[in-house]
Amino acid sequence: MAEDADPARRSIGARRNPDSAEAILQAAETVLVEAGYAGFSIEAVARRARAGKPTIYRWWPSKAALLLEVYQRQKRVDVPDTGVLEEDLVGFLKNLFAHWRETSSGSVFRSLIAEAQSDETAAAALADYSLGRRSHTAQIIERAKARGEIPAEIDSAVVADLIASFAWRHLLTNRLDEDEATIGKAVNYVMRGIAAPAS
Amino acid sequence: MAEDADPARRSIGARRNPDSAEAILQAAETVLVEAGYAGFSIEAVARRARAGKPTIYRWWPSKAALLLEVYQRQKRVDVPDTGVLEEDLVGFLKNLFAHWRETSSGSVFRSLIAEAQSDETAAAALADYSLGRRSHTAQIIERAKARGEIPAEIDSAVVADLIASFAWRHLLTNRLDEDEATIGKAVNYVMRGIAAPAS
Amino acid sequence: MAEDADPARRSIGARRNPDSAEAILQAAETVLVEAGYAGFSIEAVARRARAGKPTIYRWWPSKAALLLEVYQRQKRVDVPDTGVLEEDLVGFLKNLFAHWRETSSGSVFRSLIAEAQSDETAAAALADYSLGRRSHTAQIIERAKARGEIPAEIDSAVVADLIASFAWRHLLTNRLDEDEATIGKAVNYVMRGIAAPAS
Amino acid sequence: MAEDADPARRSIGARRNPDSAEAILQAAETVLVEAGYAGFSIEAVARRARAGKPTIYRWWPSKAALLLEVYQRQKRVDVPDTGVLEEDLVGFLKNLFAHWRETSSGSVFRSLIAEAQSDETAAAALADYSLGRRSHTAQIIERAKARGEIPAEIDSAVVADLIASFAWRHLLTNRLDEDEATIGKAVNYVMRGIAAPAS
DNA sequence: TGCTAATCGAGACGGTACGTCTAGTCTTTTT
DNA sequence: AAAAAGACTAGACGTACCGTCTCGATTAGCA
Repeated sequence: MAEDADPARRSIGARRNPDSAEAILQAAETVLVEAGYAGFSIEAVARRARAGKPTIYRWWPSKAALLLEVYQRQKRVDVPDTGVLEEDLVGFLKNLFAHWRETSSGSVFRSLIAEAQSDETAAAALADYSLGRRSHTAQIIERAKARGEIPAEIDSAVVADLIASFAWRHLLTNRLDEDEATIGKAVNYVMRGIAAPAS
Repeated sequence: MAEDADPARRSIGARRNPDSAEAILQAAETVLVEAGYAGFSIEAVARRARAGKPTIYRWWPSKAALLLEVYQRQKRVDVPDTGVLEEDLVGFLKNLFAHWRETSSGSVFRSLIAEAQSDETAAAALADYSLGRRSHTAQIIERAKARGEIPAEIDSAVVADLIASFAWRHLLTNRLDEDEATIGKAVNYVMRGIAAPAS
Repeated sequence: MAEDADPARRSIGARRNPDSAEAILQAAETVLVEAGYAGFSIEAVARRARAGKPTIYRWWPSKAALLLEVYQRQKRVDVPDTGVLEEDLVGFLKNLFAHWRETSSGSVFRSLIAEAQSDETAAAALADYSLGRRSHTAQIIERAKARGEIPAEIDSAVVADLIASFAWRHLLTNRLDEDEATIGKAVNYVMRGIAAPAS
Repeated sequence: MAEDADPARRSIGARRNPDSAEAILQAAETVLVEAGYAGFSIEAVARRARAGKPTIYRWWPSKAALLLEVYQRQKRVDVPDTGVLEEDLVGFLKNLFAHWRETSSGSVFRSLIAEAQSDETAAAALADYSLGRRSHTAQIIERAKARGEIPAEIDSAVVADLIASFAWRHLLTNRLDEDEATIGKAVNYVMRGIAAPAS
């Protein structure tokens, strides 16, 4: 609605031009979707956004920073609150997988993780972000504690870690279309354990 | 024994020179350890191995193939057999983390996963490899089933997935030095479940 | 007196601020001396002068214009009047070389000539300036004509051209420290000719 | 006749491809002629020659080196040998001006001189080249000495310098179309001197 | 005296070029 | 016949300037 026409964005004075920022983020997402992480380069984003490379580098010091902001712009995943922890967790994972599958966020987040393996700042940014998300997921578990559904001694960070790890690995190995039963099993094992009940 | 002498390896005629192959794999590992995945390039490996790039491309069609072979050359991690599943799993994770931490395999495997995010063949190779490893891990669980330690209905693939996911995520986010207690908790939650026992 | 204080020059209303102009010219000269023509950029001058780039572009439409004004601000070189043409010319060249060597004018003029090779306006400005200087130099010769030292038919413009060319080439090839004897010879050849006197 | 078709030059093995070198030199000349020194960039030459930038940088470390080689490929200027020094010098200058005017060498040499004002290596290369040319020009004068046309004490380097300087300045100030009479005068002044003959 | 217009420093903008690095491919030479 | 080695085109990297633009503050001169 804003960056419509040819007249080409100019500077709007000695401050950041939000139209340019928007165009760049939009272009980054488009490039990622169309060409994948392999084809994702600052150069390509600049071309697509009709922006100068220095404009990108001015505001995003690294590929990682750009990826992260693109990812964070995506609508968040709904965290259900059914009153039953097991259903909450299954719902969360189903929503997350669907979100990753159906929007570009899957590609973006995969790229971000990949980038973090070679770029120190990306790793830091990802660690930061993950910490935030984990505590967010942990809240589902804390609610269950408050309801008395699970013992207070349970370390909700570790549980959140198990759940998130399961999601990451499915993302990284192209298994986001795993059937619902598998997700159910995984959550069930975490909830009920796999050991035979003591006789 | 040959690849360090100055007289430079020559062709040994119309067949693969095993010294070259060895030198290349060795160089790949060294480069990865010294410069990380960021500094890992075919160019750098060729330089270090005193080999031509085409020699590398002839035998390993992609960076991923090279990484995979380097990874597979590493000594496998021990899978303990204590007779108690929980101890087996904790031991396995502890061994794996130590192996990743203390040898170059950590870097190598991280790189392989990263590569798989942009390279189709790497993804395929990784999927293949993971499948093999997962069934391997699943055997620990099958043993427990055989012992009657856990019910036969348990889907050992899913359990193996949960365990491996936990390991991957720690590798990918630089948390291989996580304390033992956390590993214990994670395994315990999978074994016993987090839900309060029905009164 | 104003441009060194921190409070930073502001506009002084709807007219050119002489302090800014002065600061810019001063900065241009400093940059040229310190970094040479290679390091001479509008950006660098603006930085050094604590001025905005548009302020420079407003008053000097091109790098050449700025260079020219910087050059013209320099004190002119003395033209001796000894009553003997040969001594005048030698003195003139010696003074010019010394001036170019010991002040920034050498760098400035070199830069101006270089700039004129790619910039049309610079070429025009330089041509204009050269014309003025040449007629100035020609006056030395005209004086000699008036004294009857040389024939009236001598084309003083061509002589001035020969002398100036000699100076330019020494400037452009870093030979300003040429010994006095060489200058003497050059002038002598122009004065007396190199041909053997008809016997 | 060599780099004819589209099939695009490839490597011809582990040694310099003369077709590429030729295409690059050709492209450099074309770019200079079409866009002038202002538009002369390694980037543009690479584009025009369908060559990679590194290929250019591999063989020519600087813009200056490329310019110099382009200049030296041009057919040399004929040095007449009429048996009369004055005619030789006039002929040489006329030929040189025509050569500069009618081929691209004028642009190329101007650019080289300009480049030398900001690039140290260009300056060195130019100095080197000039030295060679000067001694070459000095030979005309030495021949005249041998004929007894001019005294043996004449410093032919200085005379060559005067002549070359005159040529350079005309090149640098776009005065290559100077009429023949002016050239004649200049040479005549150097030959016969401007001073009135001692009565 | 209050409005208008031009000026100032500042810095962002879209671009182009820099010189370096790597990707993969090609060809000659060597064994 | 195939290994080795270096050259090749192609294009991305991150940086420096280019010349233009817009801002907000500032002041002089006209009304």
